[in-house]
Amino acid sequence: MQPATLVWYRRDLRVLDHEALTHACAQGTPVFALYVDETNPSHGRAMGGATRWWLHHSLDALRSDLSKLNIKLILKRGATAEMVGQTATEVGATTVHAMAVHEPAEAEQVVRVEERLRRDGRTLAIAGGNLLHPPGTIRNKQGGGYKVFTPYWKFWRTFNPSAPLPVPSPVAVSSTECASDNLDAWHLLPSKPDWASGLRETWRPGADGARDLLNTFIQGTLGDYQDARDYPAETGTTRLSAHLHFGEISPRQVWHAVRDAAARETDMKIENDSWSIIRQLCWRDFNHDLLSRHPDMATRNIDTRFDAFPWQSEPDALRRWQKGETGYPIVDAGMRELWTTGWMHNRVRMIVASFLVKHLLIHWRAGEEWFWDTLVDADVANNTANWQWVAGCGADAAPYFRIFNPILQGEKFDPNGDYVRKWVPERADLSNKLIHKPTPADAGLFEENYPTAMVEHGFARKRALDAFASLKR
DNA sequence: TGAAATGTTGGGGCG
DNA sequence: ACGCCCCAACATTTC
Repeated sequence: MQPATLVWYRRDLRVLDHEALTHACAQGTPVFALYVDETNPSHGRAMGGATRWWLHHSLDALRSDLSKLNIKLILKRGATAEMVGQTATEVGATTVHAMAVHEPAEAEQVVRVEERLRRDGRTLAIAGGNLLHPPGTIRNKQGGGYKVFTPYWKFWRTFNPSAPLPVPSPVAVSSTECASDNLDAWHLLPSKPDWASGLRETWRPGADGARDLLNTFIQGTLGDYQDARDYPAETGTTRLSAHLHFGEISPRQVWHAVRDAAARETDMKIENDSWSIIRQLCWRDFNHDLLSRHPDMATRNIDTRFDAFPWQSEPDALRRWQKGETGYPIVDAGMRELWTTGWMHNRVRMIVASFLVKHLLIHWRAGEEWFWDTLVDADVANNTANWQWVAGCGADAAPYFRIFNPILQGEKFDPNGDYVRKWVPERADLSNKLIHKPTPADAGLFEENYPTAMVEHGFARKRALDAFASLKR
């Protein structure tokens, strides 16, 4: 058999700036690419519905990009280690190249894959990854991990990432055939019912979609980032989160594109805006660093004092939150944006999360699980770190008494009510003065087809503070 | 990457 | 002219 090289794809669905692919292409042999879908993984967590939808289209895009390099993308469903081992044998690869994925479950998986390959005398070569500074590389003076974001960020930003890798050249065509599953047969897309129309209208998964978003951001939005990022009615953010999660674009590509754009301007405002957006890349690294030091943080409070918190189990209240029927317009707008598009603006994520945890006293895990299923950018490290941050039990958490007032937040960050009008159309005719106010029980001037507030803010605030006080005793 | 309660200040109305 | 009160407006503290 003609020798070949295999690239095992996971969360790095791109061909540009891809260490493993570059190394594989440098071998001078034909290259195969492999993606393994393990529906019920023995390690880690099954993907949610929105990320499965994204994955389908991302794999489709990757297949197209790889074919231009004469590389076939092989799809296999089954136990990961076995599938990687089998495929390496089928294509005749002595070395399998892969990118690092910095999650505890993936690390366990890699050990299994290595063992399986070693059995056949093959090796696994891990390079690169999906972060700028992986867990363990940003350490304080005592050599330990940072617990607080700001000092982590100050140290993090002193390092400049190396330049993105050059564009790979096409490889030799292979004479070997290797069987692949049919992507459609994986049924990653929803059918009965097809709830993905809003996702199709909003996103273009794949590296091309990512590149277009990045270019649009740099050409238009970057110079306004610090002012616009908090206003959910505007496209003030990059909207790259899902593309980054799946590795369709590398954080290194983003870092350099943003810094290059700032370097072309003399304006200090652009300089500050560029660091402000790069800071968001730092959050990804920080969250993954946290996950590496708290491998069970997806399910356990980092601050164990919160293990005694009197969470309420209220399935009906949870359902109203999920459906966007809480009666608080900014909360409902966010939850509906999430359900329709698979994404929610960051400012609104904080508001809806605070509402679930503090106004309804429902465990952050219930919210995290809903996000996991509905977000196209659902990511273990980012999702759980941010939920714990809001709930107050995280490493560098918001103090529990910091309770968002959903009315004030709406008035402050959606002053013209545009965001609410878009996602809660039954309120569209209300004035700017009234649009963020929940419907009081006795008011006749409000629309009747919009639910009244599930809980009065002042009452809920006191109740949350009392619950928090009970922890300290 | 808050909000509410409480404290302080200073201008203007008024006797 | 002066003191008193009211109450924004802003600052500080507390949750």
